[in-house]
Amino acid sequence: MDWKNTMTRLGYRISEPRKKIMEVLEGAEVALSPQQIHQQLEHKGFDIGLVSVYRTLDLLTSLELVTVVYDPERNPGYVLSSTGHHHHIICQKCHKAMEFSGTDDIEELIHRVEAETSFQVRDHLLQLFGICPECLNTLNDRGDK
Amino acid sequence: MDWKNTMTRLGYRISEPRKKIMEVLEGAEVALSPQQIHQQLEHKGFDIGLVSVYRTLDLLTSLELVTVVYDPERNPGYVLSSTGHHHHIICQKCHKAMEFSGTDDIEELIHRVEAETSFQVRDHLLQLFGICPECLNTLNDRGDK
DNA sequence: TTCCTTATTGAAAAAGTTTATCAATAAGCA
DNA sequence: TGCTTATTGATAAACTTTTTCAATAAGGAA
Repeated sequence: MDWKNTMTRLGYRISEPRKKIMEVLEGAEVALSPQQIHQQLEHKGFDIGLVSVYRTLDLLTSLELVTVVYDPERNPGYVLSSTGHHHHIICQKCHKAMEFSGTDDIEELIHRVEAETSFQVRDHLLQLFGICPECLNTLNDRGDK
Repeated sequence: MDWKNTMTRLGYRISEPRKKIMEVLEGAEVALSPQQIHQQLEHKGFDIGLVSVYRTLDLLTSLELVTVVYDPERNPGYVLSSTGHHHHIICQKCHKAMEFSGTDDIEELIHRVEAETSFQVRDHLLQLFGICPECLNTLNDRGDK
């Protein structure tokens, strides 16, 4: 419900397409590509242009309401960003994306790298990849590695 | 010189296009997109198909001889990966990419996240963004922020 | 509520990126 | 030097993203 306040406060309108797209993102635990979002909207009977999906995602990303997730085997995906930290762990099997906290841990690393490289660090991208608990279970059941 | 050994050992051939592409990567301190690499080759008078650039980069990446770098404002870029760690810090001004060491630091974080999320972590993507020393200088000279 | 302004959308097209196919070429071993 | 086959280049297709602009609708003002 909060994204509406944010957008209104900044002078953006709460349009029907934007609402629908946010609903999809809110219902997803996987990072979705623009195409995937568009398809889900179609299935639900909402005829929203793919172009609007792109535009809306760009806007939401710039407002930090959603976060881009990079999955080497897929197209860039978009997930809702909850407040504060913006790190995700992504399942390599089912591609589920889950947030984890951990800004503190990186501070130390950042300071060290700043000392080492003389860069002034302003942002960072941290993602973990692995197998989620559910997929671990199905793997074990089947005896796969 | 070492990438040749690696490729030969694995049964890949050292072709002219591959040599030229590696030369470009070795001479770059910025992460380059396939298109940029292709253009540099053209300027140098080497008529290598863009398709081959894609194929070669895919191969080099799979062999971990080069690393993909994500820059939110650009297309994915490719940089030579030196041995061991594969993390980069990227200048938001000139887009220079520099490696930094730091696999150890993340171990702790990974263990914590594994405990928190029950994921089995298998890989990670860590990149820092900031301003490189050279760009910091020019910024200071100009009095920009 | 109704009207008005203008941000937002949709459609169509263009631009750009990546992948697939296959005959021609050349790398590297015998 | 010749042979085998991985690799390349050209072409085309598939796919993704951006641009443009008239039509629509969000939301403040009356």
